[in-house]
Amino acid sequence: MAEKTFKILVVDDEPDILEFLSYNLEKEGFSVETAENGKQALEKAKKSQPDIVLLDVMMPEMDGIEACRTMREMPQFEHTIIAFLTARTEDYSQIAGFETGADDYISKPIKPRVLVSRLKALLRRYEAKESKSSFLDVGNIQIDRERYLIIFNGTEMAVPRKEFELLYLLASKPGKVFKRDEILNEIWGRDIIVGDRTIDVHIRKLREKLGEDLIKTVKGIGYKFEEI
Amino acid sequence: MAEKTFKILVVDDEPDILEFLSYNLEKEGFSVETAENGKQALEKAKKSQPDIVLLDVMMPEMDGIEACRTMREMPQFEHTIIAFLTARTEDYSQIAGFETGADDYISKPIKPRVLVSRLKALLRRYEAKESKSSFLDVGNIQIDRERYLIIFNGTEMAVPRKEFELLYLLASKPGKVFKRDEILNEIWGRDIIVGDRTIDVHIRKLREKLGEDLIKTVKGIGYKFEEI
DNA sequence: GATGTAATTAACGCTAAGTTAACACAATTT
DNA sequence: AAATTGTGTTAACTTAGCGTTAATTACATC
Repeated sequence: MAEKTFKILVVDDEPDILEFLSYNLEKEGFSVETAENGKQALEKAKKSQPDIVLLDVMMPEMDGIEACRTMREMPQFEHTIIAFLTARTEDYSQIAGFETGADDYISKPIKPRVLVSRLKALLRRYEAKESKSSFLDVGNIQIDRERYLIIFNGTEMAVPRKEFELLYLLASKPGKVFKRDEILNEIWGRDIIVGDRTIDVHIRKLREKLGEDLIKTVKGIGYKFEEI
Repeated sequence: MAEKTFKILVVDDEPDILEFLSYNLEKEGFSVETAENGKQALEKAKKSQPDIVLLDVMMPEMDGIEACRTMREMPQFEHTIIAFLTARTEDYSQIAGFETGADDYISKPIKPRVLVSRLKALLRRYEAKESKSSFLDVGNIQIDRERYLIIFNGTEMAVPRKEFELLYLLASKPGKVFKRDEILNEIWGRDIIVGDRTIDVHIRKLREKLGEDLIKTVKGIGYKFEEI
C-alpha cells in the first residue's frame, strides 16, 4: 500500500530556517511549500490545502498566533494540523493560554529527526480521527467525505462544497434542528458574514437534488435533516 | 425574535467607541451598559450582573486585564462571558501570559456584524452549558428541545416557536403558577412589549393541540402546567 | 347586576423563509 | 491569455404562516 504524500506549509520569516526545514522535510518525502508571514501563509494554505502547517510564532505582517486563530475559524482548515515553532526563550504557556487550537508546539533549535517523528505522530493521530467521520450513512443517503460525493438512492452525485458541507452538517445529527447561527458558524466560520438568504439558497439547491422531504424547515429556528 | 434579552457591559475609555458599540449592540436587542475603566466596570457589574462583559485592554484607573482577573476570582462572575477588545498593534502575548480567563479576544477595528455574530456564538456555547436538559419528560408529554418537537401521548408533533417556548417554560416546573409578567419576561424578553391577550392566544393554541387539561388557568395570576 | 378578568374568534400585519435571476469570482479548459 | 464553466453570494420580490391585535363573549366575584 502506497503511502500518501503529505503537504506541509512551512511559515517562517527567516529564509535560512525555511530552507533548512524544506530540505529536511522533502528528504523525508513530504511535499513542502513555504511562506514568509502569516498573511502569505493564509493565501497559500487556501489554495493548496496542506495537511500540516508549521508556524513560527514571531513574524512580521501577521504573527503565527493570529494566523492560527484565523485558520481555525475557517471550516476548510478544521482538520488541518497546525504546529507552532517556538524559540526556546518564548514562554510556551503564553501561546497555550490563547486557546489557539494548535496541535503541537515544537521548540527551536529544531532537530530534523525530532521534527519528523513528531509530525508523523501527529499524522497518525489525525488519520485515526478522520477515518471515523469520513463516511455518513443515514437512511437512503450516504455521504462520502473523502471523495466529496453523496450517494442518493444508490446513485452517486457530486455536489458543490458548500452544499456538501451543509448537508453533511445536517445529516451528522439527523433530527436535530440546527439554528441559522449555528449553521453559519459551522460552515462559514464565525467571522465570515453572509446574508441571511444565503443559507436558504443552498438549502434550495440541496432540495432540488434530493427532493423536498429530506430537509425540513423549522420556522424561526433553522433546519433539520429528517431520516426517512 | 428575542428569546431572552442579554445584558452587556461595555468598557472602554473612549466615549466614541462606547457610543458606537452601544448603538450597534442595542440595535441587535442587547441591553447595554457602559463603563469607562476597570474600576467602574466592576462596580456596575456587581450591581447589574451582566451576561457579557466587553473589556478594552488599555484603560486608565484599572486596565482590562486586571479587571478580568478580579472578576474571575469572584464567584458571582464565574459564568459571565468576558471578551477583550484588543488593538491589532497590541502584543497578544501580553494578554495571553496573564491567563486572565477571558472567553474571547476581539480585535479592533471592530465590525459590528462580526462582533454580534461572535457574541451570539459565545452565548450559544454558554447556554448549552447552562441549560442542563434539552429534554423534558413530564407525564404524558415529552419536550425535545434539540429536535424542536413535542411528543404527546406517543405521537410527535411540531408546534410553532412561541408556543413551544411557552409550553417548555410551563412544563419546566410542573405545578408552579407562572405569572403573566414572568411569562412575558421569559419568552418575549425584558423590553419587548406585547398585549396581555397574546399569552392567552398562545395558551389557547396549545390547548387545542394538547387538550384542555394540561394547562390550567389561575385567574388573576397566570397559568400552570398540570402533570397528569 | 356590576365590574373586572379571562376565553374565544377572526382578521390582519409583519417577519422569516422561499424563489429566482443575476452577479462576482475561481477553477477549468481551450 | 481568453473563454468557459462552476460555485457561492447577493438582491429583489413573493409567499406563508406566525404572532399579534382587537372585538366580542363568557365567567367570576363582589
